[in-house]
Amino acid sequence: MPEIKKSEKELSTVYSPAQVENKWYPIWEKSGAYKPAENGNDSFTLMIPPPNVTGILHMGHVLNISIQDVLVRRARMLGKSTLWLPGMDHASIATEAKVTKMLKEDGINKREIGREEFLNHAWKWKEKYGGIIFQQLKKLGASCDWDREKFTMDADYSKAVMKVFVQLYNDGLIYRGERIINWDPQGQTALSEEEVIHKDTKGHLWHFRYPLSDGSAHLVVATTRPETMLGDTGVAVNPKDDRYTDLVGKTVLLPIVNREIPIFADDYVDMDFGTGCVKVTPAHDTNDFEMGERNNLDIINIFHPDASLNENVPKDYVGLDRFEARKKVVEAIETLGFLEKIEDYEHSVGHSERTDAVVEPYLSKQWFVKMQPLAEPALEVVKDGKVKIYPERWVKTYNHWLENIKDWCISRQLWWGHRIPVWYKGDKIYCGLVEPEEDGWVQDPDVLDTWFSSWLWPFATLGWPEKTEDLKKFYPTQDLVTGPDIIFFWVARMIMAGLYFCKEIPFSNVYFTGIIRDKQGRKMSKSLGNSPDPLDLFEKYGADAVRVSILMIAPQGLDILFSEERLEQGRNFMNKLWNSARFIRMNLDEGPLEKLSNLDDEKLDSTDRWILSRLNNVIEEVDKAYSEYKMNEAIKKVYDFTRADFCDWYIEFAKTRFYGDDVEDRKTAQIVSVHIMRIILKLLHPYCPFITEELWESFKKPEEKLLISETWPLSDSKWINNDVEQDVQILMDVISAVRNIRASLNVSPAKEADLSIRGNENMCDSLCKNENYLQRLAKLNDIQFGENIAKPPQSATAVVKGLEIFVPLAGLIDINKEVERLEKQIQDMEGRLNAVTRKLDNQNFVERAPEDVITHERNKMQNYQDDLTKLQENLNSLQN
RNA sequence: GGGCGGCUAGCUCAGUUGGUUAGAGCGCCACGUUGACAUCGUGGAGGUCACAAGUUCAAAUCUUGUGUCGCUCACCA
Repeated sequence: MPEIKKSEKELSTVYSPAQVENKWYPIWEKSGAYKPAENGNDSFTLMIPPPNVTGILHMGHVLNISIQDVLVRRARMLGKSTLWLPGMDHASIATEAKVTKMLKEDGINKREIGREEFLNHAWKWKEKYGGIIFQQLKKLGASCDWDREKFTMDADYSKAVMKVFVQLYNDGLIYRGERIINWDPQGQTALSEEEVIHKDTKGHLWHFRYPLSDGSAHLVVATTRPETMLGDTGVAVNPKDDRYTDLVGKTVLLPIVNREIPIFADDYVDMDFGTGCVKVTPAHDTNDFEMGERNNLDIINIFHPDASLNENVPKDYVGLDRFEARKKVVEAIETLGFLEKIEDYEHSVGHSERTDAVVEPYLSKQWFVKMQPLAEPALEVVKDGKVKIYPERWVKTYNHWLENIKDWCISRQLWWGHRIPVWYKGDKIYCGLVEPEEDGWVQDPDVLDTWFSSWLWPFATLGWPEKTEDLKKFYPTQDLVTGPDIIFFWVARMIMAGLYFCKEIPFSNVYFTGIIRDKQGRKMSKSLGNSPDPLDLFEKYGADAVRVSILMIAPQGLDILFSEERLEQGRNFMNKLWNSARFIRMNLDEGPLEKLSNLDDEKLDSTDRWILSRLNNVIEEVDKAYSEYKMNEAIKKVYDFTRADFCDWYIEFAKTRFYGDDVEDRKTAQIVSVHIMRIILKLLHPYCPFITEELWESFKKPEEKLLISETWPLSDSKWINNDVEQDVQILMDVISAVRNIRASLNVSPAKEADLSIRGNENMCDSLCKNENYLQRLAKLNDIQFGENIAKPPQSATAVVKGLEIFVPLAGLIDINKEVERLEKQIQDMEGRLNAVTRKLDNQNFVERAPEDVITHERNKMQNYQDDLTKLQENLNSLQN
């Protein structure tokens, strides 16, 4: 136990986190605590969801990382060989956009300087600005093993990516195909389905007349994107549509372009929508492309990669941006007299996840991963519970995606990333880890989707495909903590990759956090400016307080409405913790303190037994909460225990002993206080590592070192004692009742009063033993106990669990007020009694409810009845 | 259109397998500087658990339906 020197006894009255929080991080790091223990029993591995190299810390990270740090720190304390591996991904599109923009500002054009030169700039940028977020994570206290930090473009990691591509290619799971893909005209690259965000958008439905080539009539088509008509190569109708059977096989003369295009029949067309005629643009719509293939239509691409019009449209339109072209087409159609009508129309429009540009369906040659064979095993492992998902409802989403999976477009027309390991020579294709030796081979210019590297994260970070020690020891990992927004992008794909390349699940538990929103429920975003800078918050409240607050308000997997005031709860709690520790320390005698386990059991009084019983219950509850990934519940339990049980009651009880003359008893109170404090610090350490480590200094034994490396407390059932808990509960209830009387009768808390307690012998005995606590906490003078105590004249009364308590307040008591008080209590009691009586009067209840429930209700009724009688007697005596 | 989720105190949310007249934090009211803490303490007020029907001896909790807000998936031009 700690050895106290008088000079060291004082801690400041208000906790100021700044100093403490800067102090401990390097000490922990130097101590080697972040490294997995060589001889830990089990291993516990957690891979950080790699933030973007361009990323800076936001509130979402704070939640995410805090949860991970809690799990990691606890695992470490449980004695596991714990690895939390940090790293980041290269974020192809975002980084390339950023670097391109930076170069542009310096008057440098990316195309002009060429690939190699551009990459030089990009790497320089990465070295300079990349990974700022890691410095920020350290401020938050994240206890990652920084020596193992990974970047998806590290040499060894890149090797893994290449190896995976080649293997999948050789296994026939990667192919090149010409398809309609999602094109981001701003980033000028293809995207996967998942990178397209559909937004409901108010637009129009334009109805155009297309005249038949023979001039006999016209038909009407509708479109939300008029500019695409320049690429129309057909008009489709449903084969069963009687209205148009005559027209099938004829042609229309496409306005503006004056191209003759066929009218054909295809089942895809919905007869009931619009006019039942569909203009078909095979190069710019997925469905149109499919119809085009079925019906042998021409395919005319009308866009440049930047979505301006190319040479395949009439001269006046070449070079126009698609939205300008839209206007111009509508005008022209109107001028030609072919505009039937314009309707307001709300439909969903795809936007690029990264650049927010409206995505263009675009025909091009890209590389794809065949997903079906990978999806099936991934479905299995979740179905049979090998991989558990918390909260469970996400399983449905996961399954739905995998059951309807589409092939994954993985090529990106960018430079920053892993270049596709494929070379072409004429018609020949070569895919391999090394460049072909003969001359004339040209490498594919494209790079791979960033997710094509991060889906390997759980094992490529450990050195795969080499059979490293780390890989053996730490794969498969245990937990994954991330947001549900990347369930498809990342989580599902990691499961596929883990199973395919390592033949093992990558992790056993997936914990999805909620999304942090602002007070009004809006997502936090830079453009709204509603996202506070976490570093400011750390400075203002302390990182510990931010962690604690956010974890307390974060229900499992539900969104969190964040506002700064909510951090006060955490800050106040940290201050409370600080002061309770300070107080205990202040009251320790000089010299070493005995261990609780060495203490003679006899010396413990009922409040000691009570707090020890509560403590061990709490440890158990906390462990249970962890096992269900209810981190908010775990902290809540410790919070309540610390504040209510320990500070409000135990310490208050202990004061009588700290200041009393009984040296032995004082020692006992000190020993128990310190014991409880030490365990509180341990239980809290994962949530608020800095302050607990700082306070640990004061409470650790000489042979102990850092709290971060301490052991997790075990609940010991020998301390759990329901009788003691009940006894002390009555004591507390009596104290509360007296306080209530004083408060409602406006009796100054400073004024001492007497107390008489009438009740059965057992209860009186137990209270009598705790007389000193009653006296002190309820501010009482003389106390009388007994079965036959008479009610003193002019006393206020209350009934507590069958006990009658009388506070004689001659001269102080306002009869009217006391009558009011009692009447209220009587009313309350009558309400209870009524409810119970109704239940017991119900024949069906008595016949059908389980025995113990009925007994329970009968006891309740009896107690209520007794209490009510007493209250009424007291009221009567007052009124006479 | 499909799927999922929220709806409980003025606000933000807890509430295990149905079984005390439903809890916390913040806010509010009253009192208080009682030898840790005013980032505090004590006491108090405040709820038809969105609505409706059903199952049950018993429903905030289970079922169905409705409303509402949000998320997500979806090729109807």
